[in-house]
Amino acid sequence: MNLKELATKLGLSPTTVSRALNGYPEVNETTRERVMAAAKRHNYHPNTRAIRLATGRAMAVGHVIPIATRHEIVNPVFADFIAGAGETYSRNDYDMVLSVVPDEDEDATYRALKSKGNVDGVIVHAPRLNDPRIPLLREIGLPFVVHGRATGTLEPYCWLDVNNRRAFQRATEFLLDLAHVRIGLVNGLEFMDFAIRRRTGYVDALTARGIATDPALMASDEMTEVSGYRATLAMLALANPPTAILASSMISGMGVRRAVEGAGLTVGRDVSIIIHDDDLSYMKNGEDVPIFTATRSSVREAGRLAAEMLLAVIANPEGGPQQRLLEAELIIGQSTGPAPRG
Amino acid sequence: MNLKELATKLGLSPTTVSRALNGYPEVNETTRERVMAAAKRHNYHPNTRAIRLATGRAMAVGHVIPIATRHEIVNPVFADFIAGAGETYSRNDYDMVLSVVPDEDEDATYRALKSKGNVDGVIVHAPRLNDPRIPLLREIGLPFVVHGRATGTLEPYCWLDVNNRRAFQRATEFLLDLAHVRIGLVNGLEFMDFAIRRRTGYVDALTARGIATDPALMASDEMTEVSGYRATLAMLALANPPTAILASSMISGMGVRRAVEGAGLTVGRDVSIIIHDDDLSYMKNGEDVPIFTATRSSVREAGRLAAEMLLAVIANPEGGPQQRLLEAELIIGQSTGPAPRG
DNA sequence: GAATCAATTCAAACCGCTTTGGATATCTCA
DNA sequence: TGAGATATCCAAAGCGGTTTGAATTGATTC
Repeated sequence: MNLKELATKLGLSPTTVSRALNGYPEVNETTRERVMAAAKRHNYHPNTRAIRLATGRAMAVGHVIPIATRHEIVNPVFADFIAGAGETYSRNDYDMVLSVVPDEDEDATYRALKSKGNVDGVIVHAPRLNDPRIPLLREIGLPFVVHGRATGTLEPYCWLDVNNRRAFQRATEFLLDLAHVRIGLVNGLEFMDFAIRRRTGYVDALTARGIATDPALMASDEMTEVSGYRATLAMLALANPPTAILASSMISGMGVRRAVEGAGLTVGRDVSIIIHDDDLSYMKNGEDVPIFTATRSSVREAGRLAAEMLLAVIANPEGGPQQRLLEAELIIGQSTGPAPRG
Repeated sequence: MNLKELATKLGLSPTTVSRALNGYPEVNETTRERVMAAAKRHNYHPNTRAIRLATGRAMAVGHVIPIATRHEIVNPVFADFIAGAGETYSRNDYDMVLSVVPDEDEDATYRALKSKGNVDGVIVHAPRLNDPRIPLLREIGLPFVVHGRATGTLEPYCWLDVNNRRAFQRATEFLLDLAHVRIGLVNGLEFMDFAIRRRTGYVDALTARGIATDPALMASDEMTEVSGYRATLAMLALANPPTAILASSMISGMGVRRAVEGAGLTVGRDVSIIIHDDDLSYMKNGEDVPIFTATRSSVREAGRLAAEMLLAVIANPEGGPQQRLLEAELIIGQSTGPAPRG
């Protein structure tokens, strides 16, 4: 059942039927009702492919996911972000198209997405220092919103980010207030922008209290359980081990905990742990009482909001770049306590 | 730059240019080369929207992800499957479209996907007992491949699954061989097909050795860290606690481990643990030496293969339903050992 | 040399919708 | 009463490709 058939059945022209269904004013209300009823009765759904060609809009948003070299992005955080963004798209009748491509094809993928007209815009994931995707997308004229920011990029662009610096600064201050002095940082890869900012927050807080940073207490690696485990093992083996550790994610935090407990120490008493909690839907930080003290910010909500921002930009490309900084909340769980007396 | 412009520039008809680019035989090789060169030079990419309308194919595959009520699916395993499937799509110039919709809209989403022509086929995720999506998709005539199987569904359909029953049967036998008798099962939700099969494998292995199953040793819940933790706590509190536990995933296995260690017991000595390892790219079960003894099967590879199967079905819908059963390997890690002497 | 055939190329229809530019009928108000 | 509005509807021209059916050319066959 297509438009022409429906029109014939109604004794109307395709023009009128199309207008009736799309809510244009130049159609008699009686006629419109008749058309609507017939459309429902015959289960008519306009063909998306035809609409797209006719309107010149893709009604779709792209997410490009590089693989192979750096698989950081295929992670649980990403999944939740996607789910959040997807909710927004569904509500607005947009499609979400995911492109999983080898690292080296990333540029070509963006260009193809634009020139073949598959999408109206894209979300940029996991921005790095001086991320090359931002100038690229600007150059080819594909609307985009960055989830995060790219330190080093000067020209303005659309982004939505969590205040990672401030979150880790507050977490560090919280530990300092509990009299911790030796505080370790188990960070993500520090070419990722969020990791850079978290480190800055951590360093700033220490410096403000006149505490020198110690390279031996600052690890940086992918946010896996194993790497959290190993980084912690190394720190605990120091002559002057930390009494508190900041971990970049729930998962690496679990590795930190395993190392602490494996060393015969007790979390929250011998060693305090604070994690960043993305509030993942399948990996809650406890239920009523949080397991970990954490800086929390829902990445799913971030996905929803970033998608909304992108749709707004697509609808009004001349509106100037939007920006939005979300604050993380500091929630107190069972993994922190006063520093043990030396 | 579109086809017509390119044709004009070449002094050819759109017909010939189209054919030259698409490799049709009825075009002079000299001409073809001229066209190819010009296309490259002018950076011509045919408009996807036009191709889709003209050919009547969507060149896209759908993945419908229900949310809200049951968020089991927004999980790390899903992310890796998607990544694998996405690789296949990219290689074949197909788009992957994800629809994140409220549970109650799932049916409507499939129908709309079909009647609006957004996709050529779909992958069905996380099948349940008597999954209603299978008859629905058959009814509306949308090609599909199920990742997993649906116990209770009689008519044949396309699926790709891991031999979950056999995997858990082997894992249980392995523990029995180590003289364990009290073996706990921390399973996923048992309306999910894979969980049903795993349980069957576990029960079969016990029964074959004449060991009665004990409901107190069989837990079923979402596969989160917390639920693995709690289920284990409960089992360890029994008068006759298990000396070994089978966990349905890496994540719940981490909860199991936390409970075991929290009880002052040693993994691999006091309590053995076997998990199912989906070989997630960001959550490796150790590096050289596996942390957990595990039944392993790469879900990412499953994604690749399921996508290939679906593309084959789309290309040849009359080919009859394909099926494929992957075997999991049993890999020995550091979390198992002989049963402690009672 | 006419008929046949293969190799190339093209004009035009088509995919299913949107949208422009009338056309027609009905009103409105001087 | 008649010109200008207004309301309603439609024919036709896109959108940018693919594909059918036919035309043209040159070579081959008899």
